Amino acid sequence: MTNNAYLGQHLSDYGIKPSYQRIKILEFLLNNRIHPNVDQIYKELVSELPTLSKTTVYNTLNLFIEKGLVQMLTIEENETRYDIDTSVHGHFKCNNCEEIYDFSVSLSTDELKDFKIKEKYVYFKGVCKDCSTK
Amino acid sequence: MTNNAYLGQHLSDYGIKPSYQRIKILEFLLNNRIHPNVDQIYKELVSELPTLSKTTVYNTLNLFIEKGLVQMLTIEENETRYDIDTSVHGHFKCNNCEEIYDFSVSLSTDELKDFKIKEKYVYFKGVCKDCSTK
DNA sequence: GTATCTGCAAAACATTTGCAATTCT
DNA sequence: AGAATTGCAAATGTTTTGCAGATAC
Repeated sequence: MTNNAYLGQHLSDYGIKPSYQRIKILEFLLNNRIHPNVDQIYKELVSELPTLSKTTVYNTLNLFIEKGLVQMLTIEENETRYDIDTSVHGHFKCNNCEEIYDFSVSLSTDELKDFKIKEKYVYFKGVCKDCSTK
Repeated sequence: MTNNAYLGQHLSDYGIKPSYQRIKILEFLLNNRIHPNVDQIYKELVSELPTLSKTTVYNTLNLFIEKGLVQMLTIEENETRYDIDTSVHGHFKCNNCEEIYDFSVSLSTDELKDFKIKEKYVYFKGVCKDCSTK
């Protein structure tokens, strides 16, 4: 299903030249909807691509963002997370288990009439259902 | 109006022992609603408090956050901004002039029923009214 | 063969930490 | 004096940059 030909085509559709590293990073993002940080992506892929460097992961993610393939989440102060789902939706971060949950959100604002809104981010923090009931 | 006695009382109300540096930082935040970063606060105050260090600015802001006197904004990837207004409201960042505007927001979510939501952040990015019409 | 991509090492920043000096009561 | 606060210098951690070697078309 997520074979290399399909993934390569997906990259091309966004104006990104497919490379082995880029395909593997895209594949990871599609198969692991965990809003990963760079370290998680790197650690997971380096066993399969032993020569992979973090620089390449950074380069690739910055390219993906620039081309609109992923969105950058700044829900944490100290590190960036990445989301392959570029639709407008909320992110809830559990301060206990650190997990990030997606949720749909409807926003209304009449104040920004003459502003050109290009990106919308909604971040909630607290304690998730699992952690509250334990 | 924002005299030292008043500011000191304000800090005490939040369980923070007033010191000269803390009062000056609070005063700056109250008089400059610009969602400043650490550098802006430091640079503005160092002329008045020549021995001030950035460490103290960091220490003070972390204390203010811990005590609920200010909220931390992660609207930018590379630096933290601080808001003396702790009410839930949206922040719009103009990608052109870099200014951050406040706006009120109404959020509806039925998905997070059993989640304990403690903090809510709404960040929009784009081009502000001033920059669009120029 | 020329462009692009990759990855190492170093640099660049923002933020935190250890600790000694200072300040406050 | 004793406890808290300040501030310097060094450490930490994330992300970027310079550049040389590898890869692709």
